[in-house]
Amino acid sequence: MIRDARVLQSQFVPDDVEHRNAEVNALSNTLKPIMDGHSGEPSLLLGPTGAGKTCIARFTVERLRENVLDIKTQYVNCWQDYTRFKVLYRILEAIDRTVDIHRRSTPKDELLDRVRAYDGPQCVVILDEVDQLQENRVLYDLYQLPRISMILIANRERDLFSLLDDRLTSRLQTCVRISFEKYPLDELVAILKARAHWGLSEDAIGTNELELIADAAAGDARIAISILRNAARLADQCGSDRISTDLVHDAVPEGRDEVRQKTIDQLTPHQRTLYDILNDEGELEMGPLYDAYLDAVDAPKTRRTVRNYLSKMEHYRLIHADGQNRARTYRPR
DNA sequence: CATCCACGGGAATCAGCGGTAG
DNA sequence: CTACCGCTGATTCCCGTGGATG
Repeated sequence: MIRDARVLQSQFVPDDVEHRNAEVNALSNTLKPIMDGHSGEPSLLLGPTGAGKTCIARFTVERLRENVLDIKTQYVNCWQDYTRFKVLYRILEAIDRTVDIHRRSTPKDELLDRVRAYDGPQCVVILDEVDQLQENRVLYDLYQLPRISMILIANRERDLFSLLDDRLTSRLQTCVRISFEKYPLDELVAILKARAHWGLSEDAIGTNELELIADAAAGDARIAISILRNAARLADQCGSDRISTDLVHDAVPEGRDEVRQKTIDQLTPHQRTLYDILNDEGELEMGPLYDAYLDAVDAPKTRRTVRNYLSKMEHYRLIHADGQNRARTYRPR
């Protein structure tokens, strides 16, 4: 039933993209100077999750590679690599300048110096989920380096700009913005059809079922593909060579929760305890939350460590924090 | 206004791991 | 094989900051 599982991964970049030509062209234009050996204009891709921002960025960069002989590219997901160190390190990876770099022994600005000193071919860096960056200074560091082109990806413009200081805001204010909307139903169906065509055996799923998936995904291609993948897996398990309507229904909840569940599963027992407390109690301040935590575990970590956990879980969008300093409260999402 | 106290950055410390000299 | 070294990620210690509280 499953012919090519890679195609059913949402991060798979297809050879051809459906319905996003305007966005591809706009992004290509910002990168055009690279063909003449200059750096591209910085661009900012905005839109809800699953609207194709990451996919289009990778696709466009990939196409650029086909046209430019010598070019370096790097994709950085700031959700995972959210410190300045990691972002710079990933860029050095792309331009082969990582030798001898160690967190302790390397002075902080050694990394930036190396990126600055780089004089090889143009390098395109995709910074996905930039609003998750903890140290936005790195954007300032990278801005207008002659051999680095940046493609920034974020959900909402104000999430991004709220983190930035004035000088960076005014600089990025002028960069090219490309907005992505949620996929309408028919486009989502077309995307699913293409994935099913390449990833599944012939006639494994009908148009009705694809529409059902697209509808449940509510414009989010990532969820849609996740549901399709789950449905295919379920069909495989029960030895069926066709994905029925019932199977789709079964696959919807899993597909929707998959991303969240994956991050919850990654939590350590202590983190999980905090997460459960918030889910049971609702909104809490640090005091009561820490008390509940003390009651719930054997060898409690310190308050400072708990703060680290909480900020990490907020980072992963598992919980929500409002207010600052003493007024801060935590609540489940 | 004085005091309180959580926040979060940074340095120090700890614990586990892999490599290696003896 | 063992002792030791260097590295890393996790945790803790320290502390300046700033809103809340009375």
